[in-house]
Amino acid sequence: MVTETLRDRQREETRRRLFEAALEVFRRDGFHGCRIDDIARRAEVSRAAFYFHFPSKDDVLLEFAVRSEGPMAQAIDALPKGIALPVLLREVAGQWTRFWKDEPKLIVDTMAVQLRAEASRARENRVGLLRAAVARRFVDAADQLAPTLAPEALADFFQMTCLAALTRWATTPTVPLELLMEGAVQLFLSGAKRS
Amino acid sequence: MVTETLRDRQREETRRRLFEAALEVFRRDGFHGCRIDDIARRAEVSRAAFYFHFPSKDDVLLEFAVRSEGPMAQAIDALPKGIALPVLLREVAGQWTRFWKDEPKLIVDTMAVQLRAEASRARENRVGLLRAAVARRFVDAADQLAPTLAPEALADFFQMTCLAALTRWATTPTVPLELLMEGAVQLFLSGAKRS
DNA sequence: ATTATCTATAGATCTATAGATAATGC
DNA sequence: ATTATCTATAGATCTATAGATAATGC
Repeated sequence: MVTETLRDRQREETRRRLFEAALEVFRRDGFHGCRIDDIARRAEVSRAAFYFHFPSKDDVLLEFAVRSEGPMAQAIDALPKGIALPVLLREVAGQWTRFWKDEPKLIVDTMAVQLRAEASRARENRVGLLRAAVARRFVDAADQLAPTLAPEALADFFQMTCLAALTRWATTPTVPLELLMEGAVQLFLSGAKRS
Repeated sequence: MVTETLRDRQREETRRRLFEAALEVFRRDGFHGCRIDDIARRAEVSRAAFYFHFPSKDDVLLEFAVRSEGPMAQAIDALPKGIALPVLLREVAGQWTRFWKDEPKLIVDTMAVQLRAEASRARENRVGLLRAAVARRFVDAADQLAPTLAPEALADFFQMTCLAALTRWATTPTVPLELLMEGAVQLFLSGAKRS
């Protein structure tokens, strides 16, 4: 039986306050512009308390990314087996869209941190939740995919195209995110060549 | 007439030494692990001299990226007008491959820095050299492209797919970079759907 | 004499850690 | 009494700047 003590609740409460204070400061001052001190002050704890809960500023963004990945990966895992490729792609693109359309300010920095995190995971043969979930699906749908590259590689290619849509929208939002994402799906399904 | 004084040559020499010392230290200790002091010591100047020449560690990697972009953008600009789409794509992919196949260690950190740089350029309506060159070519080849998205958006999508190939190769080099890049070209030309 | 480059150094910010406090489990 | 959480603080590293040195241009 897991009994949650008062101490546990206090720790989690402080951690949550720090996490949310950090995101608020990132949104306001930008990720690189802000100081740990601003975050700690806003959460009404000492600067050292921040370091008790997070190794660094980067890790806050990384946790933000990981939290976004959980529900996305779950939704993708929950899809019926043997699903058609277009449906799979639209679901993945839709998940990206739903999560990030309300956080344009944090997209680029989070993606930069995640790019590095995924690289250092790879060094120890580990993979992020979402990347793994999408890769599994692509392996599952291998019979619908061109055999030139491994399904896992194609999964990465598709995810990076979604990321292209996201960053383009975040920096120059001339076209709605939904349209860019549909473009990514189309490109993946039939290429970008005029037929 | 531009006369290069002794002072100019000395400054450029110090800057060059710092630049190369920085890259050596990045390769050896990793970009995030190393200290400015290590770089300055290796270049045999004071730490402050580093800051005289570069605003920060990030800017060294950014300059590395910018230097790589110059020749790549030039090569792409030099292609004959009205070139066929497959040739254009292979040339872009080939440029990425040629430059980065000798620098696997710096790929991910450089791309992370460049992602952020491109985002902050966009905020003032500017664009990086390579991104601009590729976008121009795509606009030029608009009649060969699907009309769903703007050619500039498709250019970004293609570049990000190249980046996916690069980072995948840099972290888990099971497949040669050339093959991954050819996969990126194929995907862009005809999609990833089994035909 | 003026200016550009670089050094020495002060001040800011980050990170590690010794110790205080209060919750926990015996 | 022991342990977990947090604070106060020391030490490391970064960043800004005053001043030294040597090249430049008059």
